[in-house]
Amino acid sequence: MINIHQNGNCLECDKKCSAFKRLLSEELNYINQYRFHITYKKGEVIFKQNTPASNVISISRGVAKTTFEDKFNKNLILSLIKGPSLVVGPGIYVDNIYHFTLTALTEVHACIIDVLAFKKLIRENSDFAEQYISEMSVRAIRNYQRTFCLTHKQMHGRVADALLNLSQNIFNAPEFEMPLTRQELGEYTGLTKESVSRILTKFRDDQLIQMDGNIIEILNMDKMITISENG
DNA sequence: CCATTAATTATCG
DNA sequence: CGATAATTAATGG
Repeated sequence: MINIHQNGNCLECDKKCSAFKRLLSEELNYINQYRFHITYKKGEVIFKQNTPASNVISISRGVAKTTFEDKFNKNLILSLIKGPSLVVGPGIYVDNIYHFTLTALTEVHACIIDVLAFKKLIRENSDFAEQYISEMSVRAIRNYQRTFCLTHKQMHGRVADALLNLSQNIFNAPEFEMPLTRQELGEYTGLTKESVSRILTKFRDDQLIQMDGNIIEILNMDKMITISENG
């Protein structure tokens, strides 16, 4: 974690997440005083579960994951995030602790923003607050789908969901470079890495996907969606 | 249906 | 080259 910039300011920033677009010029100048821009390398932890939640993170570029970890080695990837996106730990309004770990999957450009400055803007600008609530709501709805996926679907459906989410919500393309290892795909789908591996080669043999090294292309989107829906 | 185990192969640093 | 990741196959809850 090196490479601290002070170049530019929030007013001119064109990588703002949508909530910040609701801020007035003077509010942007205010928040500008309480932020650090930083570049994380692939694999670096941005913040860690069970540590004090003193900041919110505005990711301008890159892909990250949120993981819920127990004391041993059972990890669950809660969500994948693509910038621009504002990552706010729910703990800031509960117990001031981060309840998940945020990790860069690619190079991530982000601003670390003081949580007190963020809360002040929430109180003072209802437009900003509403946009933030709206973003939280989108995540809540996605969480319903994910909970359903992990509790009611079986292997093929879960892997299909993972691929569809990457394709539709993260990369907006049928072809993309897989940012997750097989282990991580397992942690995302609640399967073992061996099962993930086996399903992926079956998908390839069935002409559903093409795999070229780390590049994955969904060849038959309709069938993939059917598999997702049928569990 | 799917995890576990184990053995083998590929890839990374 | 040694370590780590991915694949494949066999077994059993």
